[in-house]
Amino acid sequence: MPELPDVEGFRRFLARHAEGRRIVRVDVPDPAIVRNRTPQVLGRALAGNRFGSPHRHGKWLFAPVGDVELLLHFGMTGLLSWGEDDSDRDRYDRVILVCEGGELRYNNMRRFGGVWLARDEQERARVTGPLGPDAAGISRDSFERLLRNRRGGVKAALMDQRLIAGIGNLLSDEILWRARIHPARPVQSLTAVRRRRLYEALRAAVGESLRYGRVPHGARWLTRVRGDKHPACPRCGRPLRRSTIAGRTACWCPHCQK
DNA sequence: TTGCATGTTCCGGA
DNA sequence: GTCCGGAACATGCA
Repeated sequence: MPELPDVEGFRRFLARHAEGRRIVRVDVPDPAIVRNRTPQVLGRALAGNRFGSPHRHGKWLFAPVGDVELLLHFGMTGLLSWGEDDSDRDRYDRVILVCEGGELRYNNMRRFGGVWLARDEQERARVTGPLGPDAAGISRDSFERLLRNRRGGVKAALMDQRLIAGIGNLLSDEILWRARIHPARPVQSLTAVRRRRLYEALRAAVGESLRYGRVPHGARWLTRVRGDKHPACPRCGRPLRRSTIAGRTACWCPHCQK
């Protein structure tokens, strides 16, 4: 589930439920999911302090608590949930931040991703590694600048978090379908007109997804049909193709995307 | 039983 | 150094 729009949804969720609340204690049913501290150290660092205002960069969620920060990455199956008490916990709740009046749960079936603690911005940067500008706010100029020196295929470029942060497999296919660009096309083969179209498609797809807090399944979205047995292009009705590009299963329309 | 899944990282080879 | 493919990680589902 989690690409940029999903993580933005989690950010809003955390803000709505937990911001301003004091953490009482931290339960860690799956100690290995806490990546850079022991559960005991994490608990001591958080307990007694209040959640601040959460922020997001790409697929990372940062939740300040007192004078430290909780870093959350959701991998492929992560999510947040909230409960009034511990009665309806899920077997995949890996870290539970028990607050006054309820508990915030980090749930992750497949255990990619995880939870980190950072004492300052340097530590945060060490954990996340280099990240490009967030896809939701990238300017036309910086987009052009980033593509200028980029080699390799365009889908790989869109998904590279060091180049642009937040775009994953589904969104990259959605953006390329909108821009009518083949996912394997080399970045350097894109004309100025196509680069502009790509930028507009990125802003539109990311912007619209953000409003929903997920990649929508609307009528004019590839996401709605890409899981079908014989998916058809929502634009021209011809059969879509699937194959591995940049290490992931790409879905595109051979008629629309050149 | 096998293959595949919205993510990241590491390794080897071109 | 760059880029790509493949494997690994962990788990469930069709």
